[in-house]
Amino acid sequence: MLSPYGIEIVESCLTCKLRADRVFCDLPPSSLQSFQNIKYTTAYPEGAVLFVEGQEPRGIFVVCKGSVKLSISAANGKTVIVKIVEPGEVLGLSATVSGRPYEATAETIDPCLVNFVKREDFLRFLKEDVQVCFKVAEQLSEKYHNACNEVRSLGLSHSAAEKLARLLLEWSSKNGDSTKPEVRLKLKLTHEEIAQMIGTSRETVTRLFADMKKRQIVQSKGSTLVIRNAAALRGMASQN
Amino acid sequence: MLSPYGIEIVESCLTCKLRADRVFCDLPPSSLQSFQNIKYTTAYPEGAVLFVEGQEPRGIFVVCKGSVKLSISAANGKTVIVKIVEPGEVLGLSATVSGRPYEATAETIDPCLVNFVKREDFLRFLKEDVQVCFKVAEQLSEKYHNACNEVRSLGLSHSAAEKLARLLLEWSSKNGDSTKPEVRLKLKLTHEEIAQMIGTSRETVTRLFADMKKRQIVQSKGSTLVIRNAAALRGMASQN
DNA sequence: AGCAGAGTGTGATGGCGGTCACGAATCTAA
DNA sequence: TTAGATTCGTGACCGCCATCACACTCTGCT
Repeated sequence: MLSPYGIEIVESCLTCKLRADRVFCDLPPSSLQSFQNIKYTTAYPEGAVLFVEGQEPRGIFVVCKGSVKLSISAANGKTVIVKIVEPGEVLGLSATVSGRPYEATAETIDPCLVNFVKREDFLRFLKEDVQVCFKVAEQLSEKYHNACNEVRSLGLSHSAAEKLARLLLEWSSKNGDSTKPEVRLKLKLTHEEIAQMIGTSRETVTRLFADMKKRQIVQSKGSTLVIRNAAALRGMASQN
Repeated sequence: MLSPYGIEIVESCLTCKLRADRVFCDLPPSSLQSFQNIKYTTAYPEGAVLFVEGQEPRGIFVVCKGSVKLSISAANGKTVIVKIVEPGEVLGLSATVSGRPYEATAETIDPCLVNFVKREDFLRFLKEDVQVCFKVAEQLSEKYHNACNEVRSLGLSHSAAEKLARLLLEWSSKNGDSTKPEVRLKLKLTHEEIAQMIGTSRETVTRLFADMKKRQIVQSKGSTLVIRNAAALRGMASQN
């Protein structure tokens, strides 16, 4: 079955091939069945907004496929991208648990498959099962951890170059091919968005990339970025 | 009974007069009794380090009395103060739940009374009681919320002035005397530490204070700061 | 093909704030 | 009281990067 946006819809969490080690998906069958009963599966196109910073929490969103941009913005229009959420992660968890407004805005950056659970259903689900509740606590810890990294990156660095280097290293470590000396990255974000991730301006990002190309540290073909000299990047990232 | 550092030790959580609405203390008597059995109460002097960023998680610390400085630091020696923790809050929760190293360093800034619970005991305690587990999830949400605010403050502002104004407003709103036009604050932190909270240099903080005094926005007597013109502060904080 | 519209490259300019350097003031300990 | 250590106040300098302005390149679209 094909959804409107060319994604294959997964009917049941119990038989889902995507599961693997996704944090929220490896529950015992009985819990998974309860989850199955309260979730709504939806497909979204690129650019869809799941929720907006400041909204009352409607519930949680589990990303099954695709990636979602989480951003925080200020009165003056400036925006910080907090995280790019990958499949298996949960969105709106903290807001849903605590009842506070959503902390950030979630927008899909490619076609996505998402499971939604209404707040009341989710809270009931939590309180019925310690195991689930503990999983949630773990996920929240994870989120806190990420936020701390964000604080570190924003607060402890100086040159924008440093932050960009760090970001590239993070991305390349996620793409796991540490066997090869050269890592290839598909850049899904524009310079503008990268700038928002590291708290600088678009022009600076462009200039930094130009500089790195000149110094043979990276190299780009279309939207693919090749890291030729990871050591140099680490040098830029670590200090000064 | 007096502890080494002049703090009255509270023997039992069940009869503790400090409890009130402290998040972690208002459990049903049965849970509180279990907690009572696994906690160790300790008094610390000013400047004691409860744990250090990067350490394996030994367990959680509940602050009963006094305040604790939570900071994150970088290789280059720079430090960001993430939060000043007040009584009733829990430290090391995220690390203890997830098993990751502590995110930050915790250091007392005055004599403190602290309950410690070993990781294994705490995890058992959690898994025995959904209610407790849910409370922990709430606390973690709270922490995540704070971290997000930190990100907002570090990432979305430009002038250091803006950040300082925001910090002062936050402090004055915590000191609650919103009835009076003038708010008095006891500054427990040095300029250096304030600088670390807003991600700037000590000299800048000093200069900003000097400027604010000149403009009649604040006024200081010893370690007491009087806010004479909160409106102007809000103006500085909001935009620009 | 050809035209938006988004995204990218690059120069010029100016200001914020980091850093250094030192002296004044306040606190702490014998 | 005096010595020493923190903390605070302030000037001088200068580098990073935000901002503005505009040209160029690459999409997709009809």
